[in-house]
Amino acid sequence: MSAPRAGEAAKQTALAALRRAVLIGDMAPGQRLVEAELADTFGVTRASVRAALIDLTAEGLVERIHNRGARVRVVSIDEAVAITECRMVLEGLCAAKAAERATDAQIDQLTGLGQRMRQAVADGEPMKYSTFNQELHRSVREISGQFVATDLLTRLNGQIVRHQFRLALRSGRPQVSVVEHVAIIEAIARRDPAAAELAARAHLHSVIAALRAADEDES
Amino acid sequence: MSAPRAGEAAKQTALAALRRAVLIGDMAPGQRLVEAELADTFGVTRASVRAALIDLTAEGLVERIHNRGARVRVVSIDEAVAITECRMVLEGLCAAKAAERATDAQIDQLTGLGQRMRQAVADGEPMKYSTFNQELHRSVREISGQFVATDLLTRLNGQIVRHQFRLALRSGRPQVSVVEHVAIIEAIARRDPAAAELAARAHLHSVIAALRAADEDES
DNA sequence: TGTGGCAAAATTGTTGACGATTTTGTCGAC
DNA sequence: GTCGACAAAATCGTCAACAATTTTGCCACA
Repeated sequence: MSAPRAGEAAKQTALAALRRAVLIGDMAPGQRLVEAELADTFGVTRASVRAALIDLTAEGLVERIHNRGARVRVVSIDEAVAITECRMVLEGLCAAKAAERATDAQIDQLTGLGQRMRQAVADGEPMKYSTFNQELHRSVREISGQFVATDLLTRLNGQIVRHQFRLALRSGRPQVSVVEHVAIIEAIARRDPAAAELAARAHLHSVIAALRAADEDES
Repeated sequence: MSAPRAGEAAKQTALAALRRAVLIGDMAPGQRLVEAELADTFGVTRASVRAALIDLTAEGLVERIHNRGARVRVVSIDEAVAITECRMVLEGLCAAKAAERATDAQIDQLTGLGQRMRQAVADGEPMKYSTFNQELHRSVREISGQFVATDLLTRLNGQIVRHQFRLALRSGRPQVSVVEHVAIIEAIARRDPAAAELAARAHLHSVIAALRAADEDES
């Protein structure tokens, strides 16, 4: 049995492992996160886990109550909608800036991604489509060069990744979504900022509607 | 000499005091924030100061480097512009929602605030105008009921409060700004979400231009 | 059977000291 | 006088133990 690693690297290890566990869904929403337990699991000291939990709290992934420990934060549908409304305007901003700044090579890359998304939908592979989906959103943010907006979006995305995931698996949803994604890509390829922003906002507007609909169905 | 207060309340004290000091400008940008020194100043333990510094780092007000301590974060003009671009779309969102949700009483309140802003400009009182300015932005966010956007905006605002302050004191700036503010108020009073969003964005667009211009002049 | 309260266990929060790292100051060689 | 190396001081990061709090288990009692 190796002694728990400690210090600088240990905290980073714990943070990465915990973030991954929460995002992947290994930890159910609302589950208690006991410091000693996690320290044992990851092979680090309790102090490292504690620091990691504090960081994750700032990211909005976990919730800490005084003297009652940390638990995986649950985001209600209403919160998810509010978050997506913010994503809507921020991704609109990024899309517009991306349309202004994209190089030819970047446009080619986006177009190729669009093709693969269409293919994935045609083949009925929602998991693969979901991956391309996230890659597209990330690419647009990267091309936009809007670091502040990118930071905010990364944080917001983490909080609702579970909802997004559930959405991608709903039948019929990819068929709707892919059209909207292609519209964003084409607007950027045309280097039309206003159209790109509108397309991005229209897409996320559709996501909001889908979120609400999914909630109706499943509750 | 009283012993340093410790524990939960102490951390809150330190956090509030530190945040205030950074925002007010008591601590110059780039200034080193020595934990022991601050602990002594505020009459709390070093652990409390430490926790407060970690929180402020998450808020983007302070920068921490491993084994080198914390310093007041300096935001460059480029960063301030990027931040204001995000504010632009987020405040646009809030303005639109506010136009949808505002009660008659709230509209009256906004209108009154607009009057006082005009008065302050006419009287040549930039400090008073600046206060009303912040109050207006806060009111719109509150009326919008967009808690997520409000959180993001509060954080972003803290990071550039110094730049905003500098801007308010420039001659001629209030005269331009007050017109834009009144336009936002009137759009909300008309309950016209689209117009409110456009007015808010136009205002922050003007702020961005002024930021860049102020940088040109002063450098 | 259900309920209230008390004690034990589990869990988190805090402290003070110690170790590691960076910065500053000094001295001597060139 | 300038530069580099070395030592001393300052400062932050980490830990292990202790204190405070909450939760759980249990039993008497109505």
